[in-house]
Amino acid sequence: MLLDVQPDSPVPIYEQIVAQVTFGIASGGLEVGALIPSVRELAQRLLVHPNTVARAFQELERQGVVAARRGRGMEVTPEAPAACQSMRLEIIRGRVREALREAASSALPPEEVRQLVDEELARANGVRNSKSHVRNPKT
Amino acid sequence: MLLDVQPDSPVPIYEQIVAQVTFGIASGGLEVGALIPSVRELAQRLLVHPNTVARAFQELERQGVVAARRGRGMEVTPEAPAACQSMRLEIIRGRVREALREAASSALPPEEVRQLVDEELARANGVRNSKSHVRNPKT
Amino acid sequence: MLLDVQPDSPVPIYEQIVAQVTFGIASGGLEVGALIPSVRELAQRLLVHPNTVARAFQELERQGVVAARRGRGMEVTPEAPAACQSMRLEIIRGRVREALREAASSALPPEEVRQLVDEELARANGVRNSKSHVRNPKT
Amino acid sequence: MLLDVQPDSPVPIYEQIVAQVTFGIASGGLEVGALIPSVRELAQRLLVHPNTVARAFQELERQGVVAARRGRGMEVTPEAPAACQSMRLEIIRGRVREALREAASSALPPEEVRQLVDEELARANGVRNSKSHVRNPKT
DNA sequence: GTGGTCTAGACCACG
DNA sequence: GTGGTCTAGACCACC
Repeated sequence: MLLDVQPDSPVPIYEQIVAQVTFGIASGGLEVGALIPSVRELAQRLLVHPNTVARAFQELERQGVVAARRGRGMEVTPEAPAACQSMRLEIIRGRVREALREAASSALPPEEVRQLVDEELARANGVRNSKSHVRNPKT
Repeated sequence: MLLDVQPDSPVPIYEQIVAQVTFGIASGGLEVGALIPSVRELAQRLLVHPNTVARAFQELERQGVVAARRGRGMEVTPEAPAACQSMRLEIIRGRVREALREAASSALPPEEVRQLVDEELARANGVRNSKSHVRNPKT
Repeated sequence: MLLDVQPDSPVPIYEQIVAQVTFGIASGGLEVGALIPSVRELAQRLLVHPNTVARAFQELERQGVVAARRGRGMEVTPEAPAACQSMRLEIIRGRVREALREAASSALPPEEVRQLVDEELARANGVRNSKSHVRNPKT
Repeated sequence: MLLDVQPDSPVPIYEQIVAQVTFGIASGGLEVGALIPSVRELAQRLLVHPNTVARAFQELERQGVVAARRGRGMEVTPEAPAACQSMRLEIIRGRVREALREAASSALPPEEVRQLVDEELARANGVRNSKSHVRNPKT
């Protein structure tokens, strides 16, 4: 987890970090009571400034999914997994909806949208599973 | 066309306008030689600052899909439709791919991603066509 | 309003700014729809770094009492006055309670606490009204 | 004595401990020549890190109200009671003044400040004495 | 002009 | 070691 941030995305890096940590908790990679990686460690790993990570952590703390343990680090709260799972769904649903809303406004025929989405879905699974039945491996 | 800009999207408004005009040309809503709406008219319609529209037009002119006709306005160029159709595909593909990339990084099971995408796809079509075969009309 | 921040207080400066703006809205000094002073202006007036003011504004926006108007500034929302008035009460109540909790834990006789509070209350009013019936003008 | 530290107060814990010990000496709970609790005992009782207690003791020693007695512990000095009594007054006066200063800057009408202070004063006495003449037991 | 984000690096409180 | 706050100054998007 937490391997990639896209520095040139319009989505702010600190929001990407919030999402990644949320995903990590939702998927069980980060368990209740466990300390999440420290600000400095994560900053080094993601090649961003510690302040940016700290800002993400503050947001996570505000949401109540992690809590600062003074001098030790940030701990996953008991309420976090449930909250993060629903947040994960809503984050992804929001992104997908946004993309499809734009597709709809483009007057591209629904069948073509559908085909394009299927291609990308297969591509994503192909990338994830390293399988080879990707329908449209180009681009 | 050109009915919606999302002021709170992380995507800059001027890019949204560029995309909307591109879509309008791609779909045939704006024909070759037609004058596109003036900066101030469009600004008024979209409730954005004229400078923002002007910047979008500047970008469109740079891409060669519209050209200034002195004293008359901005005109769709002959090369525009073909260019816009492929741009439309690539814009939408890019957005969809980006959304699915995030879904993949979330460790949400592929089946759930698939289901969520299907729901949103149905929703988008439902919204567009005002039909009622949306699977999950809530949320 | 907004004249003083105490840089050496244990209360962070950005929280002091949040409180000051909240007070300004609660007292009617900042009306609904009005633009609050800009980040840069306030930073200059308070002799703090613009980032610190920006952080306070972000917090205020998160609380929903101001909203960013792109390119123009931050505007007081319609819900703000009611919210700020109750927040003002709670902020002050919290501070007073905290001080009195410490007084109670000190085993100082209640009558002496009462007297001390009365002195300071008179002093505060004296300072505010520039009247002269302050009971204990020294210290 | 020494029963409460507020870990989430903006006031550092070690300062709270200094104040608590000062109060203990001022109130006679800790007599001249008495050994104050050891660092590790106090740390355990207050659920804070021993280093934090040690730092508080260091500060108390610097102020001359306790002195290390080799092999035995920290002892209350003869000068301590008088000093602590005046420090106690000044600590509390400072806290109260600070709270009322903020109240004044909030433009909350003085009558309301007065009422709020009275409520909290009654509440504090009620809590301390477990009596029931608290005017506003809620909140 | 506005706010938003980011990097950079300082200092502090706490464990 | 940890997180929290602050200053400093850059760049960006938008009006």
